[in-house]
Amino acid sequence: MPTWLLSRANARAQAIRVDAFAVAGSSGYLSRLLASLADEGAASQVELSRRTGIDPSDVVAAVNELASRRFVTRERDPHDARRNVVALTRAGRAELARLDGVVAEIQERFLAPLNEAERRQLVRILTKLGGESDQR
Amino acid sequence: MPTWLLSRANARAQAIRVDAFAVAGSSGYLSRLLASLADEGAASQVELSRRTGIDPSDVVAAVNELASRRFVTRERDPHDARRNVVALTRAGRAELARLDGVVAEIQERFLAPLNEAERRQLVRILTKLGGESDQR
DNA sequence: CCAATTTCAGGCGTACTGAGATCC
DNA sequence: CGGATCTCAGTACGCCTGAAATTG
Repeated sequence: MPTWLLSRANARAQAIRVDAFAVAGSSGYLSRLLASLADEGAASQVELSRRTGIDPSDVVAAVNELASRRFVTRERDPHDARRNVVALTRAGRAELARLDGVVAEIQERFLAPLNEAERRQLVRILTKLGGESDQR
Repeated sequence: MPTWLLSRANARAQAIRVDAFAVAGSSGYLSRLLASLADEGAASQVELSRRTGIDPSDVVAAVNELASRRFVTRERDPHDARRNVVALTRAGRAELARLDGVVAEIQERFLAPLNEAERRQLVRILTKLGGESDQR
């Protein structure tokens, strides 16, 4: 199986994603971070990196963006001054709710060619394939 | 299904691919172009773009690279001076044979977590998903 | 005139590396 | 001291846009 099959599918996904997020004034990184904060609570940046698979150095820029839009707060961890504690604001929660619709639309557009059984298979297989996420 | 599952799997594939191709002194674009030339013969750049799904403007740089290494020749099409005819050289054929091993290794490393049935499912599903390839 | 092809300059998103500063 | 965390600068790849030049 040619690996570029994956690239192609991913390219299509990215085209749809970038397009939809651009209209919504957001991005995949921002959406993933907001979702993680909502689902699993406030966390340090390294923890967010572990949860989302986003590289720690990229978390910096994304949190900058989120903080400048008041979607999250970033404060020194009183228990460990090396860490920042990133937490959702109310506006962040609202933004996430808004993005949920965008994400659903993206997925529907992307998965349109597949029936239910195929979608389940895809999720199962991709989970196996993306598994490790062993960052540096 | 979260679309970033695809991103993650693709990221892992790309990591493996970039690594293996770096060792071999090549890249995905170069390999795909060489394979297309071997499988379907010499062609114009626009035709190569159509075959491989690589953007025409990126084909330019990739063919530059291939030509500078003497893996392909690039000549004016006598029947249509707008077109370049890109053709494999003997060295290009040898390079492709060398890269075949690299590609096989990449695929094996990437697909390692999957059994045979899953690999077939994946190919089928990705083919459906990557389908269109409707460039600009 | 319009259309097709090649070429260039540049941008975006995702992902990573290497290094420095700070703190435990 | 070693180790963890954050930050920044820079690299790379894949994909794309816009525009110019040439030719049909």
